Amino acid sequence: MPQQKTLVVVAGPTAVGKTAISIQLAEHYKTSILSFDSRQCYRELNIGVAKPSDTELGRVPHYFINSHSIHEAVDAAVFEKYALQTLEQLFAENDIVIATGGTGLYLKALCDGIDAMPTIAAALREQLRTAYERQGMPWLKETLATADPVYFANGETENPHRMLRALEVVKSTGQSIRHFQQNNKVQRPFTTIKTALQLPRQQLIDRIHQRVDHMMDEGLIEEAKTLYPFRHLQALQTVGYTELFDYFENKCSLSTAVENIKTHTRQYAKRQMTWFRKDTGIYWFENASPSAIIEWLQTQF
RNA sequence: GGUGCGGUAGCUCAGUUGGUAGAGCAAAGGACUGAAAAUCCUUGUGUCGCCGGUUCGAUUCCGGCCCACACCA
Repeated sequence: MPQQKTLVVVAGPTAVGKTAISIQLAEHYKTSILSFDSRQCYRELNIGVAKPSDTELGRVPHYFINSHSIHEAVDAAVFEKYALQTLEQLFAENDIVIATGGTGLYLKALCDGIDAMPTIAAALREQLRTAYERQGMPWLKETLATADPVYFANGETENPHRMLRALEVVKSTGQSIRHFQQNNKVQRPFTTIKTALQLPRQQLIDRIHQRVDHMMDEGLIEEAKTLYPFRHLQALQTVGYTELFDYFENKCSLSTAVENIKTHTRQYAKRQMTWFRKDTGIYWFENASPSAIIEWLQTQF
C-alpha cells in the first residue's frame, strides 16, 4: 500500500480494454473509479459511448459516469471541479483511487489544473456563433484580427472553435485570451501514477470494428433515434450518433453510416494515442493482465 | 452477337490540344486550456486496363484484345 493518497490513472485509446482492467484494479484495492471520459458522464448516452454495463457499475462505485445530463454544459473545467470534490471524499476512505478514461484534456485538467477563465454570457456566445454561421471564416478572421491581434499573431487562424473562443473572451473582458492562459501547473494533495494500455495497431482496429458491430446488435439505432431531437447539443457531437443522424436524414445508407462510425472511431483512437504518447509521465502496458499491472504498481508505491 | 459508355492513387472521380498526372475521401504524422468522441495543421501514394502502331517522345492519337456497365437482338 502506498504511503500517501495515490491516484492510479489508466489511460489509453478507445476500445483498448480500459473498463475491464480498471474494475479489476478497483476490486483488488477495494476502491472506486473516477472516469475521465467526456461522454460517458451523460446518463442519456449508453450504447454508443461504450459505457460500463449495469453489472460492471454494480461491482465498483463509479464517478463521472451517469453524473450529468446532455442538457448541462460539461467541459474540462466542470470536470476538474467535480473530480477534485469527488477525490476529496474518496481519499477520506481510501489510500488508492483508480482514474480511467480517454479524454486527454480532462486528464490534464485533473493532474495539472486548468487556468481560471472569465465567465462568458450565454447571449454573447450565442450571438458570435450565429454571426459565424451566417458570415463564415472571412468574417471571423477579420473580426478576430482586429479584436485580438495577440491571439491572431500566434494562435490557430483556421480553427473556428478556438477562434470563436478567443473572440468571446476578448469581447467580454477586453483582454486577449492569452492573458488568461498562464499554463500554471498546480500541486494536487495526492500522488499520481499514470499508466496507459495499448495494443498492436491491427488488434486495436479489429476490436474497434467488433465493438461497433456489437453496438449495432445492442440497439444503437434505437438509442440514436430517441436522441435525434437533441442532435444539436454539444454532448451529441459524438461518434456513433452523428453518423446515424445522417442516415436518418437520408444522407447515406445504413451500411455507410456504420462504416463511417468505424472510420471515425479509428481516427479518434489515433488522436488519443497522439495525445497520450506526448505525456512522458505515462507508463505503457501492452496486452498486460491486471495482476501484471498490480505487480508493477507495488514497485511504485 | 451488335451499339453506346467507361477502365487514371486504397475508394470516388478530374485531367493531359502528345513532353510520364491531380482533387475529395481514406491512410500516416502532429497540435490541443471551458465544444476535446470536438476542432485544426502537415504529408505520401500511381506499370494512367493489356499488346502493338505512328512519333524524338504516347497515359493522351490509331488498331486489336480483355474487363465492367447500359441498351438492342
